[in-house]
Amino acid sequence: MAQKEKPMAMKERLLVEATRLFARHGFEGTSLQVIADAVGIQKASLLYHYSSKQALREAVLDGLLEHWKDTLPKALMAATSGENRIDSLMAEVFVFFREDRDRARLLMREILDAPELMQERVTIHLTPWVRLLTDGIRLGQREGRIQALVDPEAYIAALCISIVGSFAAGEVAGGLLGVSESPVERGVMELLRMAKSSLLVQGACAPSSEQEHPAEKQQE
Amino acid sequence: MAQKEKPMAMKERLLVEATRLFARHGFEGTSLQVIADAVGIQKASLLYHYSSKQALREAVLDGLLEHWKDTLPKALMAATSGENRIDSLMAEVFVFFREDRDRARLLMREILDAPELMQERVTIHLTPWVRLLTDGIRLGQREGRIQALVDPEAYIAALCISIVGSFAAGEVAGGLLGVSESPVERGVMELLRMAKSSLLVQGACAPSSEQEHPAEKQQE
DNA sequence: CCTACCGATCGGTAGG
DNA sequence: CCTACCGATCGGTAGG
Repeated sequence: MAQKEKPMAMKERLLVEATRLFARHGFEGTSLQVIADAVGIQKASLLYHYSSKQALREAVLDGLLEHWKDTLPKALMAATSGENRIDSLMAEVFVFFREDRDRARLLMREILDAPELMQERVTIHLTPWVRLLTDGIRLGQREGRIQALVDPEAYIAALCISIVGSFAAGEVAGGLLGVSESPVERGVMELLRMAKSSLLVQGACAPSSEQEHPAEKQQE
Repeated sequence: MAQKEKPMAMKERLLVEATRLFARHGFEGTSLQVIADAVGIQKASLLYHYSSKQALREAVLDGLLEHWKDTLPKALMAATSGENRIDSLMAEVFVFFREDRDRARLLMREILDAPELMQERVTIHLTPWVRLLTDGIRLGQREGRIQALVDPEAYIAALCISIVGSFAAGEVAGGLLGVSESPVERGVMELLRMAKSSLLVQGACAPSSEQEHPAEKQQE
């Protein structure tokens, strides 16, 4: 059966424009009128496609998160070792947000607007995959390839937040980078370097599995 | 001359409540009515103290950024070496945002709402101090104490954004940390570990100043 | 710091 | 997908 083309196109166009506008000006800062104007229909017509502003918001957010349902499993299962899996994760997250920085902006806004709700979503959908990564890190730690002081769950969490934050807000700090052509990407590249450098044991000069006495733990 | 106490108190109370509400619900998501209600006065009375909603917004943001005008110079000048200065910076930023996470939320929202304006502010006020830090990093690199691959400006920028992002959004990823008591702080602590570990040359086994051929540069 | 009030815009509905 | 319309709330003003 041939799908009706124009109606589908209109609903999709509304979703795209809403995503862009919510990301740039926030949910409360974007009226249904300006979304309707952006696609060239009346506000009341928008409400035929999405029955309320809240419904549109959820469709926008779903459209963002849905991407990971396939991508994340594929990327993580393709890689074998813990280090490779983290590389895969970083690569996927990097590509996804670089493709359209509005994704990072929107995600950050949603987290700020409804933290507990977003936490629930993240916990439910991501926990098993994060487990895969942290298991790999712990294995790497036992085998001496990964730094002993790494806190696996916190490492993954901090890394993801930092990447999203850098894409969402990087241009601001980019003012400090001088006249760099792409300050955001340069910031994220440095972030990825930091992530790798602070994960792997690099100065493995001696084959000893031991490294650095854990002297300066401050909270016992 | 004794300052009038009650009027000052009211203007201050409005500023505090506005900061909290703007941080939690955003500028567009917070009406003057709810701010007035929060301090127990009429909306029209609020507009006596701050002549417009925009004026209140600027007062809130100024209150946030003003803090650094004294703190940053003091913290950075007290420390001598580049590494110490970065430690000082991280410590100050950490304490400031941990003291009240709404500060991080507000800052992130302002960056999202008006990136170019915030970039201008940051560039003007922070550039000289960032210069101090990057000079220290470059010196450390020449002397072999700091990793050669570190991009000084990008490192500072990425670090600051990551800390703000972690305090603003950390609880969400904190759902992945299990039943940790303070997920945000744990995430930030890991971030600081990452920052240090990816800055300093740790496995300095040989006194040679050389380290790792810079092989995998991907964008020439 | 209050009462009273303003035009504009908000999200949403009725009916076709 | 449109016209016409709704009550509620928005930021802001007048005047005291």
